[in-house]
Amino acid sequence: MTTIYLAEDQEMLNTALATLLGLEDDLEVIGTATDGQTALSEIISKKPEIAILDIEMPKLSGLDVAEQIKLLDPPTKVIILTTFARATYFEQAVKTNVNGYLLKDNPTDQLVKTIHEVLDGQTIFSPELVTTILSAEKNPLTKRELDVLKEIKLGKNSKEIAKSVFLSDGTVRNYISSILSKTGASSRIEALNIAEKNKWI
Amino acid sequence: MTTIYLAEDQEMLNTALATLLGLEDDLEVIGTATDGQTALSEIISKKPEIAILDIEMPKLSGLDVAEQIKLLDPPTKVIILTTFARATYFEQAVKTNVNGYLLKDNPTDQLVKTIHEVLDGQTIFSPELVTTILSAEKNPLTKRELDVLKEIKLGKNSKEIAKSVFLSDGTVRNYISSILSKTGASSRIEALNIAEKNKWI
DNA sequence: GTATTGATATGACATTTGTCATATTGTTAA
DNA sequence: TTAACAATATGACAAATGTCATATCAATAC
Repeated sequence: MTTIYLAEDQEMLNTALATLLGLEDDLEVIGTATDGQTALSEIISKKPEIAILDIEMPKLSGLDVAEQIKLLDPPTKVIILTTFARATYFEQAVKTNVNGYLLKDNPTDQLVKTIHEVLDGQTIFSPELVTTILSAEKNPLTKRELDVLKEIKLGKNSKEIAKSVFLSDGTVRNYISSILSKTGASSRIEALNIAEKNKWI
Repeated sequence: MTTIYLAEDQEMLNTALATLLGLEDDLEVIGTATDGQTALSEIISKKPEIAILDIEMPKLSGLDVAEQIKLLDPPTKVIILTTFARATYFEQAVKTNVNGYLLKDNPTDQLVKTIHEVLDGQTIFSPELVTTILSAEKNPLTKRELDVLKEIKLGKNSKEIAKSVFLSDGTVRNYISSILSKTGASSRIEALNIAEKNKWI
């Protein structure tokens, strides 16, 4: 019997998957959570063989939970289960050495299959995910430009951004100018839209 | 045996729910779709007793599907199943006379229960939904202000907005000024953030 | 039957935003 | 080891943004 822990913040999917996986005759769901903090502490104490983690959860993201698990090194194998084919998520997951990364855009069969493959020692990434990542526009922005863009997203003006990131007002405006020319946008909002569409932030 | 049609664009939830509902001994899932258009035509031809519809789906939203169903008047009862406690969605659903409105923030039991209650002739709305709607900030913006705000969201500048909504540049700027003062924001982006948080757009 | 509000407009003004030229320093790839 | 690039800065300028006062007209609420 393979023990499974499931962390997914959307109740409907959480309960549906818990029931379905429980129906498989070699799998046993030994716990579920709807937030990352609960998930992490329960995974540490219960040491399931497999942890299935959503990324966007309250308190602690699935990626943070995965990182902690891998640091503390319990025997648990991690499968990330998410809606998002976001490059940064994917990269972080790879860095954390997760055992699988599956998109919710797959039927439940695929999840069951992935669980078995991961148990088998394989590392599994959704093929659509890889395609999406490869076909996405490469992010042309530097780290500092991204910092500034994230501040823009909060609705701050140049002076406020300057304070937050410890730069002069003029430098911030230069960065924004550079962001606009690199993205081809002609205003902050347009730049935000482009960056979000391409999943740079 | 009650016949059910399920429209949900996220494969994982779609397949999970289809399997789970199929396990109930009085329910039979006679079809599923991952987009609104397919759902509508199949519901019309198959005439299920219950249609469970997600709102945000490709091609046609669940609310549009519900409206069409109610206009054509097949015997099908409609349950909206969505993540979003958005006031506009809710209002539209009420106007369309759907038979149930359930949030995905509920366990699957609740969905099964709702199906039975709806079959029983009741009209069911998620209690959390009603709470959320009632506690949400009331939208202080006028129709035209909302039109302008939607244009802002696209990243347009005042002149472009003026062209799109057939107003003078100055009027657009007045509207924006009014939006800012009503929302307490001090820039377009901040106003957008506030409006989105409160689900006004 | 008057007061309020929404939709629309203008002009004037201060502030913010975005552009450009130019400069220094440190890191990195060829 | 030089060229390119990232990070940072300044000053000057044009354009866009936001504010305010003021006005008209229609609809609506009291």
